Amino acid sequence: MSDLLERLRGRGWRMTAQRRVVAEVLDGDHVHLTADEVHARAVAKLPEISRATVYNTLGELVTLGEVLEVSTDRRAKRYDPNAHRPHHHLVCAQCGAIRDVHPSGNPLTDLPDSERFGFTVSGVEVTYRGTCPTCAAA
Amino acid sequence: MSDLLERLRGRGWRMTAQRRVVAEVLDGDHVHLTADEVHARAVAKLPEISRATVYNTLGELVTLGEVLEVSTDRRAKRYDPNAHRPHHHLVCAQCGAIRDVHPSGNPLTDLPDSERFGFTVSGVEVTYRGTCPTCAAA
DNA sequence: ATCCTACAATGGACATTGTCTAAGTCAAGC
DNA sequence: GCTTGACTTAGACAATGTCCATTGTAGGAT
Repeated sequence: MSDLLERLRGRGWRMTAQRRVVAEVLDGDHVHLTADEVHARAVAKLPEISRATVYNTLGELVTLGEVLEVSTDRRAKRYDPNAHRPHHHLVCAQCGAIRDVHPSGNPLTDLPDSERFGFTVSGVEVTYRGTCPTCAAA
Repeated sequence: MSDLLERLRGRGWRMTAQRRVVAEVLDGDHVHLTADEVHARAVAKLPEISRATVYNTLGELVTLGEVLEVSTDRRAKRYDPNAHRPHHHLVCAQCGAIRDVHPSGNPLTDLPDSERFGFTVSGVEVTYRGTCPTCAAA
């Protein structure tokens, strides 16, 4: 993720302690934090960071294409730093655990013209739902 | 949708004016109303219906499997009465218009075992994103 | 190194969406 | 036509997210 900071700086992003902390919190694989979780972890590193700043920064990272918004449940949006490797999500219906998955095939090609209603289709999100091993054992 | 009312009555659902109105509002194809929109249309037919009742009734219809919850944007949940014909959604990124679509192929079979992480996968939601003809023309 | 200034952060009010509760109301069976 | 338990209501509350006026500061200019 450290290259993220470099990329952003190269795009003229003004670097602040708050932004750095938010970017650090988002580092990793299978990371899907809500804005509030990001805020909580950011506060641990930088106690005076405000909620608004976390929301603003997350929004900017999404706009810049460095982070994806995911809403697997219908509560808070989650933020996925793995934006450069297209993937979909597998969600446990019971505990909410999320894994990144890479299906074979391309769902875009599965949508015939007759089902496009004149739309220009540019993307697709796929969410698989099921039960994770831990919840299945319990 | 009138058979819906019959089905529900057969399941021991107590029939009230409020529930009837909510069911009527949800009738149709390509209907994807938010709870508030349902409430607004219900009020037009039955002015004293309360917000809580609309939420309760929608929740019950979802539990009974007669209506699906859809969250295509990250704002309010939408309610799709077309629960008995499996389908996915195509959403305009600009105006939010939603169409029901029926892709060929089954995305479930596109998820290899190696990408299931031990989960028991039971379902999948697909959301196509693009631009509708109206917005493309503007 | 210091100053300037535009951009960023802050905190708190506000908005939206959804849930809960206590009290009143009514559908359906007797 | 009663009774009863399920349904409805209004409004308080909760969770998530947005906005705005003020204060602070990163980074270029001097």
